[in-house]
Amino acid sequence: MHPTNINGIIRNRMSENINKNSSITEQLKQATVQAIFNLYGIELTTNTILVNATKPEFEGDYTVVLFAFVKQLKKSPEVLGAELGQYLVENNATLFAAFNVIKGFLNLSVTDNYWTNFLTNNFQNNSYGIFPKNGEKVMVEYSSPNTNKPLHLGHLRNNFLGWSIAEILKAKGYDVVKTCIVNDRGIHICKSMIAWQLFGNGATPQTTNTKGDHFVGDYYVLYNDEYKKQVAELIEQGITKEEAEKKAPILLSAQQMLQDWEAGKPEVIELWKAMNGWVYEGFNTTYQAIGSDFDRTYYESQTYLLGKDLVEKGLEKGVFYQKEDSSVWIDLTADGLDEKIVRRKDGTSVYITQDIGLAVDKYEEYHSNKSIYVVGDEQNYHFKVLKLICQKLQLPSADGIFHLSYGMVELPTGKMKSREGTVVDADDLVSEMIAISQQKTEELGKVKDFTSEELTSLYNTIGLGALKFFLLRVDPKKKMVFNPEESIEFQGFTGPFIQFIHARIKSILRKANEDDLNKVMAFNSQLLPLEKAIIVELEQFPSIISDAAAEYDPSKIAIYSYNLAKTFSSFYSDLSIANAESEEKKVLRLQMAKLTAQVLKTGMRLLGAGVPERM
RNA sequence: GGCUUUGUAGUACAAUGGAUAGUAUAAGAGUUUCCGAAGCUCCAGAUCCAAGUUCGAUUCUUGGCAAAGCCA
Repeated sequence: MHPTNINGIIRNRMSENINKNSSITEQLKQATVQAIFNLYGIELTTNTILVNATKPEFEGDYTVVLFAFVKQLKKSPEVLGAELGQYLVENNATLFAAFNVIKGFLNLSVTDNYWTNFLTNNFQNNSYGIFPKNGEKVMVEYSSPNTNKPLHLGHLRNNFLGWSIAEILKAKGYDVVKTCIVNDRGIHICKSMIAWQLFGNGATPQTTNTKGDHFVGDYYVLYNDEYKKQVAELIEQGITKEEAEKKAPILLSAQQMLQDWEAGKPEVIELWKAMNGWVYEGFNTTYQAIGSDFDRTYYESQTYLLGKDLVEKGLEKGVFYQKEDSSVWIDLTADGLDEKIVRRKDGTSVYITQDIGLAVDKYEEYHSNKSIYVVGDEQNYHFKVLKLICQKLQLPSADGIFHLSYGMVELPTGKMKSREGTVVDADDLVSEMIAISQQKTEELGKVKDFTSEELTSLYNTIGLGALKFFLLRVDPKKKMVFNPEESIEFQGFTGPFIQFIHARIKSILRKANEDDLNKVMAFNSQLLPLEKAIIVELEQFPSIISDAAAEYDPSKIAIYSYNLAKTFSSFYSDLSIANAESEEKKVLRLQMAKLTAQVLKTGMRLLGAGVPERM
């Protein structure tokens, strides 16, 4: 072995490895790997290098944490830091200006030149942060409503999450197919149908001037009222509670109706179609208002028989087994789960079976290797089982199944309960948010010259922006508390704050001279801390999108956007743009403002929110 | 009963195993001759408890306690 030769070859290969297009932290990692190899002959990979933003109390921009490899290199952190810092600064003069070592931390200062070059190269790029197509396809299933109830606060979190994660994945370069599965059949809708037959007197959403989904939901409520009444009556007649709950006449009628539906009885099917039609009309109105859309909608009435042949296949393969009563099961105890039924003894299939069938159908239609299901965390177990069964059946789509599980939205008083009337209706909430944004806007009186169309659109943008931001700023996995009073605050960590900063920047840019903005200029004077802070933050945007896409977490975008807006706000109140101390600074700050506005716009768009030019 | 998830200021949220745990709100004090005050500046306050792994733990492991969900 001739180390010099090998080193020589590898050194060349590694020098080429520093990619000028990647983020500054990535370049720093690559440079560190290269430095360690050239100094000590040890080859590391970039993901073993830990790079953090330098804490404000220390000199520098980025910090390499040295503790991780002091053992391997047999050097003290101080010596290692000094040697490494020296090497990095000497060999990457365009990147690093200076370094210092404190304890096990190597702090590096990036050259002002790097930052100003970055700004010049990107400030006119309207798609800054958006990645090129990567050729991969991913499906996102979200919303998935039941047709017996209007949408509520929990659905809003689902819809905003699903829409946002789809947009974030698009930004990361994926080809995204948004789908929705509508639960349009089953006992729940039969309950609404029965109640309508009993109490409706032929009423329709039109005759009662009610939104279709609310109209049908009202009959579901009526059903439950009547059911409770009947149960109470039966108990009074001396029947046990348990028995009464099974024998209530209205329940029996609903069950009969479900059977008639399955048998295809024409008048039942007709009623079913009519009531679902009303619901869809209502849903479409809501979807349009909140900006949800789907490339493909599946209906459970068309998918609930799917998967039956898969049960047979599973039995042949020995993945499933049959019990004496002829029901079919899968034993997942070896995987730490239970035994799970996949076909009842009467031959009807269960939820999980249809889901497997639908997964196969979707794969055959779209050939997407990744399929994301945006569904509440109460179904964690269900999706664990679904994925496992698909894997055991060796379905091609199995490994790509990902359950994007989100926590419940609670009120400060606890869970929403329909019985106690504490369910927050989606339509009510949306219109309330819009009404409040109108009121606040009018109080401030800055857009008195707007036409009524412009005003309507502005109130929508602000109201929905506030709502979406509020629901998306929290890590999806966690349950969250929705405080009606706080969520309508437009100050602090909110969507309207970001919209306000955007509008402000636009106002500055409108007043500025276009030529100043686009002036080609060498920036020679030193960057002030506030100037640098913004450019550093702007540079991170693509990495943030990557993170958010990798973790399916829109809150990363929300938090980043807010921080950027806040940094700009501080900067702006301290340093003048129009009356900057020099021509050079004026151009620089205009470009900073331009790119900040662009990034805020893109960031908010990825959350499904708009940013107004004025507000 | 079994399994899963979550416990961070009064409240709501942050923190790939890294430096003195960030931010917003609510309370207090400032700040409009000047690019938009839905702003900015200052001031305080927290990791459920106990062990373990580690140079280093909010983060990982185990055991409690508490809350939520799923299964029977």
